[in-house]
This record gives sequence, structure tokens and C-alpha cells, in this order.
Amino acid sequence: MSDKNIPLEDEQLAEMCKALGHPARIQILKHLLDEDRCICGRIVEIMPLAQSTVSQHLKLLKDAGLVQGEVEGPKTCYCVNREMLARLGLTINSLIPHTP
Amino acid sequence: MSDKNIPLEDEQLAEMCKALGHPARIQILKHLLDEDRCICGRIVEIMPLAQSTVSQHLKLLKDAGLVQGEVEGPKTCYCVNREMLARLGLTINSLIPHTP
DNA sequence: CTACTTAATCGTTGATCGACGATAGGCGAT
DNA sequence: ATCGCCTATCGTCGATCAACGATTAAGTAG
Repeated sequence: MSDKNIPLEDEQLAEMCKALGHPARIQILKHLLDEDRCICGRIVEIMPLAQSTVSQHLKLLKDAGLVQGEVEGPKTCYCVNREMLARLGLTINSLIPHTP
Repeated sequence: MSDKNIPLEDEQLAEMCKALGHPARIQILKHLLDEDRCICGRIVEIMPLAQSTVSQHLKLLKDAGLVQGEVEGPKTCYCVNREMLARLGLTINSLIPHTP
């Protein structure tokens, strides 16, 4: 419910798009969707990037609202905010007039 | 028709998102959608940016495949590639599983 | 041909990004 | 309390971005 279905403001739209504007972050997002939820270290294993770099990318995605991270002891478990992602898709589609 | 409905590759998706990852370019895109087609100078009038800056933004959008520009005498007329924009929205939506 | 309009390109500057290694902090286990 | 693991943050460096003014290129009108 809530504002799940209202389009994003330009600023927020831009921020989310910017967050997706890097191949590594798209891959990270896809992995997160595949595994449903997973730990930073797991992504580091899979991507050819340093831990600090992956952590940065995750922070960016989190700041944009596309993923959420919850601390579980010494680890941090990330998962995609599907609602936001859906809202992003919706917003882009709603830009086009006459879209059935 | 053709590949209108197949999702974008990660690289292309990232490039398009990057192109939309700036408020000015979102505004430009929206204006282009509103006016259907318009000239660079028209956008310069409306945006608080220098002509060279607007031209740069348009080039970025064009390189990403989101807008098309055709030369009309001394002017260049831009319009949104709605098919691509739709495909972008579709691609983002298709990321999410169980999306009705 | 000249003068004007329009847009793209060049060159510059400061800011931000993307990547890394190194460091620091939090938590669990020993 | 200490050790080890996991992650976030810091500092750095080169590359790219965003913005501008100035210049160039291409057409049109006179």
C-alpha cells in the first residue's frame, strides 16, 4: 500500500538510475535477486572486485533505496527492495504516453 | 517489431540508466516527450543551462539510444525513442520475479 | 558573398566516480 | 581478554563528469 504505486520524483528517479548506471551494480542487483538475500562477502567472491569496492557499490545502491541491508552479527545481509525497483520500472513506463 | 520486446543487455541497460542518472537529462527527456519533437534551442530556452551544456546532455541521451536527432537545415530536431524507453522500463520490470 | 542563426565541438576547471589497499570497528569463538 | 572474521570507512590516484565560454561548421536569408 502507501505510495507503492505513485511515480517517483525526478530527483529520486535520477538517483536510482544513476545507481543502476554501472554494470557492476546491475550484476550485484541481479545476484541479490537470484539469491534473494546475501552477504557482502558472497558478492565479493563472485565479482572480480575488491571488498571495499563492492561495499561501496552496495552503499550506493542502498542510498538510492534499491537495496536494504540488515546487520546480522558480524555480517550484513543485503536484499533488494523490490517495491522500489518495481516503482522505478513503473515510473519509467509512465513517462511514455499511450502506453497500454 | 523486431527486438522491441526483448530485455536489454546489462551493458546497454547500464548505459541507459546512466544517461537518465541526472536530473537535467530527465527534465530534457520529459520536455521532449511533451513537445513530441523539438529543437535544441528550445530546450536551452527552458533549462537554466548554457547551450553547450544542453548539447552535451542531448549527445549523451542520443548515445544511449534514448533520443534521436535529425538535422533540419541549420537546426537539429530531437525526439524520444519511445521504443527504447519502453524497452528500458520493460527490462527493469523483468528483473523482478513474480511480477504480475 | 556576407551576415545571421543554430548546433556541435574544443579546452578548461572543479567536482565526483571507480578502484584499490590499509585501517578501524563490531561481533563470535576460544 | 584475545583472536579472527566480516564489513565499513579512509585516503589516494587516475578517469570521467558537469558546466562554462569560445570557436567552428553548416545552412539560410539578404
